[in-house]
Amino acid sequence: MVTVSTSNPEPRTYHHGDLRAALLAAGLRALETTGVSEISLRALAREVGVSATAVYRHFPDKRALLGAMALEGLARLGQMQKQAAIDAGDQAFAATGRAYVRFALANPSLFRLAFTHCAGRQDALPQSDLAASMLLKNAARATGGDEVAARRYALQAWALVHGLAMLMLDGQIPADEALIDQVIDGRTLWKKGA
Amino acid sequence: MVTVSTSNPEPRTYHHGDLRAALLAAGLRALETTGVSEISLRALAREVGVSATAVYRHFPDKRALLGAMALEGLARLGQMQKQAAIDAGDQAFAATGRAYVRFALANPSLFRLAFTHCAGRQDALPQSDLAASMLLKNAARATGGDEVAARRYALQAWALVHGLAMLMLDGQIPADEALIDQVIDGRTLWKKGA
DNA sequence: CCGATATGTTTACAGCATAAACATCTATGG
DNA sequence: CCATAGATGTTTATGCTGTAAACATATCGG
Repeated sequence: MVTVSTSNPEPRTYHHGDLRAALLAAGLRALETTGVSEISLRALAREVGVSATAVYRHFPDKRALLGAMALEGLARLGQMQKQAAIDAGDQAFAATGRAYVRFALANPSLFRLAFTHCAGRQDALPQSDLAASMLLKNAARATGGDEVAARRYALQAWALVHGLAMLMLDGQIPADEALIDQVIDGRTLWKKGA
Repeated sequence: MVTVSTSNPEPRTYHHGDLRAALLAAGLRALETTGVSEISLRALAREVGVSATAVYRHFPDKRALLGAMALEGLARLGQMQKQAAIDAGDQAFAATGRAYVRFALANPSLFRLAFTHCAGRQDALPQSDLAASMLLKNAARATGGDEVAARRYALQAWALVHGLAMLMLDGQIPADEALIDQVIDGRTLWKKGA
């Protein structure tokens, strides 16, 4: 019941088995039902069945644990986009955008955490799995190889889907599939000067 | 030195003068140098020179105070956009977008708070001052009156600047004026299918 | 002028992050 | 095979937090 089931190779040595992974899993599970601000180290420790301060043997402080969770969130987002691109084939660019927003709507707290706690970090996450690279790669394909144009194109696309996701998460606009299409498929933006 | 100097008409009746306004001002001032998560009711009360629980005579709980601060943030953002539109003249649409991002960069915590704590509320903020309406109005002008097109255009523009602002605030991309222009002025997006 | 009401205070409590000292398990080298 | 060092977990303690309850006082309406 308290099984960990994470990717770490060591099965169950030491005292707990793999407390670090268990805490991470508990944290990610908690994020499915609450906001990041109600995440409590003590509660996670309680859930995993360990004393409150055991956490500090694996993470220097709360920020560190949240950071690890954020990294996992980023990885999952990248995975979603990659899969969406594969499934979509020729419409890959739009598909990754849609996947981006869908992931945000499906994992609101994790999505927010991922971007709040992953500023300027490059630790242990393959560059190619990042949302930005994902978009850039597809943008390059769409723009036919022009480096500068591709970069701008990717940036605009990223800002667009990120903004859409955020506005929906914050309840500023309805989190509605039709609206996503309207924004991602619409061709009107910047057709002429404004 | 502890003067309040807010818009409320009553100058200094009652015990404190206008504790509510003072707390709000202290909160907004605190947001200039720290994140919303380090805002503490007790600290604000201390700064204003009042007991910790006095806050509860004016706000039912912490959320309520943060909500009031958020509303003020939204109002200031709207004001910035309005001014930018006036100053820019014909380039009004792009100018409001730029003002949006600049406001976010200048007031990161307030900007974030405004959007996090203002879900589905319409209390006491003139609709016309909201960012969304601002954009919609200018979009309508730019698209020549087509209601549906204008709405989509506005939504895309909003998502774009909001996403750009967020990505910069979160350190995902450099908060750099040239990048803002690149995203707002660039005409490449959706010129052809993708 | 008096009583009601708005405002502010004192006291209290539970929960939080985290530090320090202590205990125990495991792995490794003699 | 065993001692010992390091990794892991626990106990205890501190000072912060939000907020509830009871109390005090200042202001205003009658």
